[in-house]
Amino acid sequence: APESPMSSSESVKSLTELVQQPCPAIETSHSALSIQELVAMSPELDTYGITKRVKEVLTDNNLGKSLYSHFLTKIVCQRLFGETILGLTQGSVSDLLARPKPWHKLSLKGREPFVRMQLWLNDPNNVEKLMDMKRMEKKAYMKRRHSSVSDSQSCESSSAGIDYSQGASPQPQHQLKKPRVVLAPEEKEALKRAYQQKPYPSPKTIEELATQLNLKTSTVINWFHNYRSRIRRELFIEEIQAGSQSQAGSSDSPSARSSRAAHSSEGDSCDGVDAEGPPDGKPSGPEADELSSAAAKSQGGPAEPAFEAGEEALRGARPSERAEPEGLEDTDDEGRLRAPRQSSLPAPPRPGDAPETLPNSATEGDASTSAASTSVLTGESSYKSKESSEKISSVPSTSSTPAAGSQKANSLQSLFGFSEAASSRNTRDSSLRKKKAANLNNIIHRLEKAASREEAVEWEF
DNA sequence: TGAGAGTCAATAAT
DNA sequence: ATTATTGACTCTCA
Repeated sequence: APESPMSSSESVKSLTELVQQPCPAIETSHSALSIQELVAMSPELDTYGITKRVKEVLTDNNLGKSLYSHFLTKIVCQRLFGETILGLTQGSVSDLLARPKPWHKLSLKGREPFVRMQLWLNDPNNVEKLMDMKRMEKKAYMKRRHSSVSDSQSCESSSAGIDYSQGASPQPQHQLKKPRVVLAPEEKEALKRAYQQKPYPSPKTIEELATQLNLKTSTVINWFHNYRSRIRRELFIEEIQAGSQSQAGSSDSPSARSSRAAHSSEGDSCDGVDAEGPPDGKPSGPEADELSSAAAKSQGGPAEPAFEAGEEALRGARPSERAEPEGLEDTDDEGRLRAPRQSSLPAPPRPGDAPETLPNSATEGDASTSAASTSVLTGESSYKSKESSEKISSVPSTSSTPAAGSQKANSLQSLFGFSEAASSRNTRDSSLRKKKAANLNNIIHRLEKAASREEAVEWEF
């Protein structure tokens, strides 16, 4: 059943498209392509799919749920991955993996991490490399700890009273270390309300909000910036998921719209959001208008939109003030926040876990991986074979000398060329299957050997 | 100036 | 111990 014959044609298609990619800058100089170059000529990547696969590999390592999953579990943490592979901090990586933006919405810069991820996924030794890093880190850590322990022995007693023990750096940090603002829930609520009223508040409104909430103006400004862009992203992922879902051809495809990500728990509603038109200016779109006007209307005194917005937002936030819903209108506003969520959601479209339907390269991973391990253990770059079947060669050929080009070709292929593998795979080859299985056993055997020989470090059972 | 995109980094939450 | 969240920064761009 889990066969998808069409996928092969899919990938073939993408392959051909790929091939036709014009290849901009390929100059004959030595070094490999900079990522930027790669990014520049990268075909469209499935960011969502990429993050999904990365997460898989990072956690339980999908190398076939079977056999060696025993000892290959929880290979690496995203921190390490992020820092070494992507050059990003843990938080950024977490965010990126959880809420990837669609390729076409990404800037060149923003695409970079995804290209890196794709490259990494295509790297046969990816996991091993990471584990190596981890090992090294651990070693370093141990060392450090050792030395510090011995130190602390002597310091132990001296550290009574007040100690400036680590006079090294963090002494003069009285208050220069700004204590990071944390907005109270009520404050967030208020800001969200304000946002619903007016996603792009005027300086005046911002000023007002700041004053009334007793926040710095810059905080309010930042909050709006952040909220807007985060809301936008939320929409993206919804879009993606809706897309992948509807693709299955369920009956209610047309709706798609309603699925509010909404973790009902919080007031985190991004409700007003719909009134968004990022690419095309005109924030004053119909919907935005509708929102604000509606609010205004309900209030009665629609004179000053800005002022209004602030006022209203606050009113909600002030626990003490809770004047309350005499006005049905008011209720309406409130209701908008939580009512719909509950009632209209028979089928909870959880944003988190995606019903998967990733078009290409589902199986691809395991194929390449097995090949990979082989090469690793054998010491030969076996994945050449994969490469040799290159039909894509036309891409790199563009103008470069063969030698210089080959490097680039490599990276290009690793980036773009995952389709051949796919196509060959789908050919229901039971024989191939068996071969693979045999190979796997072999690999496992060797891995175990290798593992026992080495410090048993990384194999967390 | 101000918007959006990417990130960082402190700190919350698991 | 990791991962998730989020206010603030840094860059571009217009």
